[in-house]
Amino acid sequence: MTPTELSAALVIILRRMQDDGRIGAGELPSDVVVERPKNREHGDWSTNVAMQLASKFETNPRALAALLAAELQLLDGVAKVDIAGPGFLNITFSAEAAGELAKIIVEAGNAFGSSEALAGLKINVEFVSANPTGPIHMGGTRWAAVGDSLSRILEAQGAEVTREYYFNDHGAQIDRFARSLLARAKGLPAPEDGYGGAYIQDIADRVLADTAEDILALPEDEAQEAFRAAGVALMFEEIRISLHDFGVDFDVFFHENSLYESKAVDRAIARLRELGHIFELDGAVWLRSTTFGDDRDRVVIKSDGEHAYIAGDLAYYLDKRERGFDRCLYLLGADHHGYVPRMMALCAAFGDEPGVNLEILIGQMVNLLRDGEPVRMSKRAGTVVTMEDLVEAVGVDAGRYALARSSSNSQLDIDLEQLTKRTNDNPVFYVQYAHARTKQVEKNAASLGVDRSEFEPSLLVHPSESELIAKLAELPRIVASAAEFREPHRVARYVEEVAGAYHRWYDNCRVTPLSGGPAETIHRTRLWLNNAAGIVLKNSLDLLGVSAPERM
RNA sequence: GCCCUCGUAGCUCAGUGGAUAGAGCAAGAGCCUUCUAAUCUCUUGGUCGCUGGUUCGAUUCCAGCCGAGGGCACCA
Repeated sequence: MTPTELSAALVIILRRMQDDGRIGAGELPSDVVVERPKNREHGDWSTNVAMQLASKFETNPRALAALLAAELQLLDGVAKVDIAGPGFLNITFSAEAAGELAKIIVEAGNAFGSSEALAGLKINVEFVSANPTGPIHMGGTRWAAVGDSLSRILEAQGAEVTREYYFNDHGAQIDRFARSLLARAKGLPAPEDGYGGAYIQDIADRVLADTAEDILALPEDEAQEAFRAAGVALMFEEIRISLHDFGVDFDVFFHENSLYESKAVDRAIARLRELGHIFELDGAVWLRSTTFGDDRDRVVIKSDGEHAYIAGDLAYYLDKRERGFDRCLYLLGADHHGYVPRMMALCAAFGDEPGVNLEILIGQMVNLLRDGEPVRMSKRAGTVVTMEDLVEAVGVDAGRYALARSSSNSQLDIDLEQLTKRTNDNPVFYVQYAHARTKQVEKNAASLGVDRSEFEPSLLVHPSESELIAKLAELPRIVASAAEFREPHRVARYVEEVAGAYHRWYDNCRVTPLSGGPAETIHRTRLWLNNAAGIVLKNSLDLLGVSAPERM
């Protein structure tokens, strides 16, 4: 019996009670929340369903709870059902029923925690999407960690996920980048509106070295074009490698320029014109986004004939939908939140449902600290701290974990000093250590002849044992909610709790017999639980893109 | 002025209407002849920014205010 099964059983009981008239008609919830109560005296699992549904069925919570309790008593594995307070149902499993979970997990292996809840859904997750004008800064790095983890979580729910990077290789920013490269190659200072930072010199030098002809001898505009093409390609490659080294591999790098080359932009505008959402004013072409809640209409083609940035967005969104994505997730930094209304408006203008077909997540800023002081200097970029700086300072695992363990709605302060410590104030080591312990125990067990030839879950009665089992049981629910709310940090918080429960269990319950004693049923049974914990830790860390070492 | 996010322990942060608000760190005290002491045990620590509202019940939902950060282009 797992909490998931208990939840399903409650729904069935409610439906049956409705069928034979013990409660009135009315819509039943598809899912009943079953929680682990904070207070151990409140049983193994608890639900507030009676309080939530009582008024709907014109009864009082305790009376409904009593009806449910009588039915729950009859379930296999339920040892005790209490009604507490205003109408909580507190359910206690028998040790045997609870312990069965260890075997379920071991047999499920890396599939434990996954489901097919989102099967058949095609989801496009677009993140990072930093301009190829410099290294990836911390905002992009946060989304690299969180976006990749979110993608893994959605995949674990059965969705077909495409990780996509929108590569902005068109427009004025790129021109500035090209002018900066050219200026630096000539030994001139960076243009007023250009890019500084040592990496500009690196790229400029490499462009010169990689090109056979003498670019600097070309006319100004041709030279700039040569630097643009070669510089963007080099920067692109560098970004791709940084991301790969960070454990993030994109399925699609989508080049903005391709939308113009393929005339997709013109087609998207034509489509909106057919739908009646385009008008002309003052020589410019506008999208009437105010129809869909934007606070002002938006210029799509400027009066000088150039496309505004949103023209690319229109075509890009349409392209995603035409590629068959049911959901298009955009993961943007806080400095882009002002785009949300116009993006939602363009979604609606195409006849789609904002917030469903197009969904935008906003990530707040990340501040790096060292000894409480903000870190501002970066060797290469000069003014911003980059993904590579973070990796160099703390490594990939600690970096990804720190970025993924808190809500992206909150600004985040990361202390580099803390992350480099190999102690408990660095949560990623706490969790990885727990996993390494499960592996070490497994190895010791094998050498002492403890195997999984027996499984007697009724022996798993120590309090730390039932705590651990209950915690392991929550993984499927945690993954489902992390996917539903697009919040990978739920997995990180959860895995820390699992690690804590495992360490406490390890401290109390031995898998291998003391000093050469005989291996008994209890030891063999505990080996199942040990391995189950290892699987849950591993599966959770996988979802975060953090390694699960076998020894540390 | 308008918009978005945030405000919870000394610090970094969990907690999407429930029971006595949690974790780690920091501070203090313990446990290594026994599977990894990067572990574990115990102690200290709170006006959940403020004021109202909604209800059986609000840290959670709503409104206003205060504070922090970020945005408000025919820039990209």
